[in-house]
Amino acid sequence: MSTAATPNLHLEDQVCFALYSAARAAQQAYRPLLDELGLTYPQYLVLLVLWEQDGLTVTALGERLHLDSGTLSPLLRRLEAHGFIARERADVDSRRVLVSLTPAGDALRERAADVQRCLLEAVTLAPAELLALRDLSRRFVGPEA
Amino acid sequence: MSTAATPNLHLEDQVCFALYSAARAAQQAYRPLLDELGLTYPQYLVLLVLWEQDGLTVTALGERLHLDSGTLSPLLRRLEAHGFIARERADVDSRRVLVSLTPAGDALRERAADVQRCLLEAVTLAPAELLALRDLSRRFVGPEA
DNA sequence: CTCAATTGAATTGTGCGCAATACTTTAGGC
DNA sequence: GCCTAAAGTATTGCGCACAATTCAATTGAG
Repeated sequence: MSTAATPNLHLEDQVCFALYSAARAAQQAYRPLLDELGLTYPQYLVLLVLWEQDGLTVTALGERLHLDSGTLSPLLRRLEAHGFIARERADVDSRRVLVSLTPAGDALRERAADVQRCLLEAVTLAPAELLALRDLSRRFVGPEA
Repeated sequence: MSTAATPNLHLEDQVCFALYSAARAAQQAYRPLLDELGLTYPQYLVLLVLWEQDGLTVTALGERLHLDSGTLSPLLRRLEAHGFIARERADVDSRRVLVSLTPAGDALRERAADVQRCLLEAVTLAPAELLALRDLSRRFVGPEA
């Protein structure tokens, strides 16, 4: 279809379009499940991090998710308004904002396990293919990320 | 780390987070290149489709890109404001809006080939891995897509 | 100690993505 | 022809992403 000298510009051949479509398809698969928890997908990702390690700063959350404060500040404000997290300035350095789970936020953890199960059932790829997709995607992000 | 009965909730193990991160990394790789053309990545995708087949309706564009009119209408308005496309109601059915390239939009096609070349150089994955990533992503989107 | 530089978070502005709604045009049933 | 239903697009509202800016708190050089 094309040579190295003339890269093809067909939509269907584009790796990045496939990634772009797959990422949105993933969010759409999550949406009905997360709706029941009152969460969006990025909010769910924040909780995934906090369930692993509570009490992180906004910057630390951003490093894990590759998001900056411009995205996280309003997102965390909504999570707080929904009662899932609390934010407080650190004593030692009042520039830092420590994000911690409320009991309600911690309680979501069990229900989130069901979300994972439902999603795995909906996916048509074989387990080994999912692992391959995950690892290729991670390496696409960068050698170190 | 986990069994089938208790799916793990670690961020780093999530396929969808890897996709989400990779898709955003792809857009960030495109951004500096597309900035020079005055395009965003979704706008670039629309032009990719039009370079293949000009004069499509909004719905036809949406089917190719998996986007609805809520996303495309303002995006096309901006592409039109920038002089890259024109929109006109179809004669046979004035509900349909035909989107067509202007000379300026058509001229971008050559410069876009350079964008592809720069991106391929920046990517660290081997060609075969890129194909694998593309095909797994497409199959993740759905058996039908 | 003082002041400039740096850090951490929030804010502002633009552009998606998507659900829900509205509006116009066309097609059908009669 | 008339009236209802359907199709095609646009609009509204909300929540990300991200660049750029702002602001307060801390650090460090002197």
